[in-house]
Amino acid sequence: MPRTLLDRSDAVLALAGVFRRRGFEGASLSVIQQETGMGRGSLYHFFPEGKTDMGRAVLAEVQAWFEEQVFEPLRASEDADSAVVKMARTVEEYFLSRQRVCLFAVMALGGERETYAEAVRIYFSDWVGLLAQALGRGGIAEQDAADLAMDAVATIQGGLILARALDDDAVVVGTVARVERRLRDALP
Amino acid sequence: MPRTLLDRSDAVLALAGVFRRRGFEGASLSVIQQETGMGRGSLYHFFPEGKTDMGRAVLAEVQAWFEEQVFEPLRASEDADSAVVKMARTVEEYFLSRQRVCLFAVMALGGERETYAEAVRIYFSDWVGLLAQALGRGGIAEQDAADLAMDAVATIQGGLILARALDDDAVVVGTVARVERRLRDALP
DNA sequence: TTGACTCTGTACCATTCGGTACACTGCGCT
DNA sequence: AGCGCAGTGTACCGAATGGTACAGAGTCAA
Repeated sequence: MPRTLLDRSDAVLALAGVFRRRGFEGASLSVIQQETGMGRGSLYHFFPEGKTDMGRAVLAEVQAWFEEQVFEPLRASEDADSAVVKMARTVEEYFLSRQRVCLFAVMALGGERETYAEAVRIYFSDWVGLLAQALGRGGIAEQDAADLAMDAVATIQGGLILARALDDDAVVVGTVARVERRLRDALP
Repeated sequence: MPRTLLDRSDAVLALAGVFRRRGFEGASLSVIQQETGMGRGSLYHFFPEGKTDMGRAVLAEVQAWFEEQVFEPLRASEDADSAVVKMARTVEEYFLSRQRVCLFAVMALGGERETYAEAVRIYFSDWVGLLAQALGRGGIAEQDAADLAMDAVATIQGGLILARALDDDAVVVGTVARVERRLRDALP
């Protein structure tokens, strides 16, 4: 009876919300139907391989967002200091508006880890690698830049866990602010 | 026919292993039976409320371990510097020998979050709070100590996620070492 | 107007889920 | 010897799982 209420990219966004709220395994098909308002028909129309496909699509969407909003600016940065500032602002806003959940972390800790292992690996190594390169271009020695970048990403991810555990947005804000300061202080 | 192969605390340890390997929701009762070698009878004998009980018991075991090996030493510490060193060593060894997984983080990100929210909150706020107090006693101003402690725990947790994502124990070792250095450098 | 195509809801499938019931085993106690 | 009870395996339960089949509904081009 109804027609095209959602296109595939709307569906992906809605799914991301469900996965953030309930975790990947906690999001059963009936929960997904209920919370997205989509029936099984639509779901399997857009994601023919079912839940696995939905997971892939959601991770790809997040990866694409980071590629555009975080990774590319990092890649293109001339000035490491302002690149760090921009990354901090972007990332903070992203996670605050997404229930303080990184879906790659969810997948990394969940039961379907192996299915998405490659995507997870790429996301994190891109992030760490590109941040390290930006810091290196800013005049930090290669090994130091790599260490700093790894710690920065780790602290942000851990900050998200703590924010969730303590149910407090301020943990995200504080953590990101201190990561930003730590990186800028290291810059010559 | 057989008798008492495992007592309850062996069962808890075995369950913790399964949950680390497959996540909480990924560990179905049949997987649990298979991987622990215990039948449903034994499982429900030790954990009358079923899976929820198993989750509670496993978290309580981890909490008790940290209480004894990490929190109490932090509480009793006279010398902040050596307290930091000890914490780093203990925590590194713990997570390296446990598939680099913090079960509290798993529960914090999983679908059963609400069931264990209180235990998760207590674990993380204990850890951060006691570390902050130890740093404070070491001569760091209260707010700085709180920030440092929060970042330290966050970085370790994030380091675990990265170690898992990149499938590399060295990430744990490196992250913990740098957290240790960061804390010691802040001490007067 | 017709037909092809995209999207959707519903009914259904086999399998697995978490959980229960219960009979049995063997130890420790008296 | 006999009882009680902690621990165990097995068969079973209804409900929920992920997935399929399929017939409609609406849109568009010809």
